[in-house]
Amino acid sequence: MSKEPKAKSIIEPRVLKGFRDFLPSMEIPKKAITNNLEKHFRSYGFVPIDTPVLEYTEVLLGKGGGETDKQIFHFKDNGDRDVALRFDLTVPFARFLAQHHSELALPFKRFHIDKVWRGENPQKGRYREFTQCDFDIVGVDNAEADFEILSMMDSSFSVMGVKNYQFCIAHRGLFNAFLAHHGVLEQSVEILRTVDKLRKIGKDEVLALLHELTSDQEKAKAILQYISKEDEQEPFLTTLDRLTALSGGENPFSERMRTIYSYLCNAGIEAHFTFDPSITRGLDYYTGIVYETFLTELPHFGSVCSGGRYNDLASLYTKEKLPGVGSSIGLDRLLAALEELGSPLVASASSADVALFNTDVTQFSTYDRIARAMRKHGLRVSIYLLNKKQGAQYKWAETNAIPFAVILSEDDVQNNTLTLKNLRTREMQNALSTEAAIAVITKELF
RNA sequence: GUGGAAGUAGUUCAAUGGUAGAGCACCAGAUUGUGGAUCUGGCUGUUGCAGGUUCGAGCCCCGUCUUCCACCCCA
Repeated sequence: MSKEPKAKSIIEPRVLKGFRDFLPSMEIPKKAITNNLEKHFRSYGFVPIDTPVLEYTEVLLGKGGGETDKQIFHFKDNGDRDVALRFDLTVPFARFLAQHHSELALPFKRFHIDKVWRGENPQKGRYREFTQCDFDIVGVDNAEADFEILSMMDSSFSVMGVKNYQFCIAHRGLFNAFLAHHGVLEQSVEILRTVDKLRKIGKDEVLALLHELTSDQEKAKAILQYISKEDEQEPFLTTLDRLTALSGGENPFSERMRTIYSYLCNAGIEAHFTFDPSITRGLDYYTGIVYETFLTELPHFGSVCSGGRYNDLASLYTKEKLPGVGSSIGLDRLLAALEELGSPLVASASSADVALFNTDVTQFSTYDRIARAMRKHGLRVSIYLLNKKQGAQYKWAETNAIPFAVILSEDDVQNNTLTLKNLRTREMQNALSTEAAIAVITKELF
């Protein structure tokens, strides 16, 4: 393309807008979190699945329409097929279910931790490539399944080490009952979108927009009354009673919420859950309970874990009735938030427990023998592979946040011992056996 | 996709349209000798990229890319 050959012939290293590299300092905590989550999901009897990154565009767009169309990365493959990158893990899961439900025992509980892609304009905590941690239960539509997902959300945040979060939950069915009661159900999609903005633009703006939508001041006021809580601290059941009354009395949806809340109370985890009727979720496949999760210190970051019940999703691909409920943790957004909060979760990224110094390369096999013995005891041991002076080796260990160094003096080589240094306190212990050193390190670290 | 702001060394920041600089970091050497000190030297830049105006552009103009913000939507 260039007119003249230039002296510089290297290609500029760069990544696409909204896409990112992960350095060890970020990838280590990310892996640690996903490992914890995976163990945690499995403790609930959830199993992992995987689906292709690329699908037929028609499969992914099946129901979405509108906004999803604009956000999805799609193109023609080399065989002229119309293909697209998955923009979430839920829609491919619905396709997966339709294809394999006969091979699965229902109720089926799965989790899926992987990357998804959306062609949105990036902002802080919002990327074009990001990781979702999904967990869903399909084949059952009851309060017990709804509760189990909520319960897992709560324990997931504690397993991840995240503090100060709030789950905001609402019920799409209850809201629709309310809209039907006021004869505005036809406009539910527009109303839902408007209602969702309450947190951002405030009551007055929302009221004006609702008035515009319904052309009826009374109806607009009624909707605003439904979605806003006079008292932020209003108890869950009080909110539920109020909304039930506004919807024309008890119905299956309010009963469902009542049961779910009783389970939350019995489990002793109700404090993290608040009834927020302004939560509606933009995606229109939700039919029951819906929820979003906010970090109390960074509410403007948006939800870091959202989901709900979808009873008809698989019906795009099969006549089989496959109700589901699930939730998705936005790992990259969460990590960005934790970084902004200066959380220790994203600060500790040590590459190893022990740095084995290389002070005399003729002793390399001795180093290797010690390293192998230590690794057998579960320690992470990294031998310094360059033959440099000790200052450089100390610096290398420090940069990699390695807490211990093993150094072999001439005496150590003679006597088959080693010197152990705690790099944080700078304490040294001489003439230790390998076993003794392992004991000291293990005691200090675990 | 639309609108706004920004982009200078690895990093934090300077430089009236007139020769691109400082601290920290990094590298080499000396000194020290089982590291945080000191000394000497060095490097890092086609000022995001590519054009235009000008005798001359980091600075002005156009385009483009990226980041941040708002809309939209969402994890």
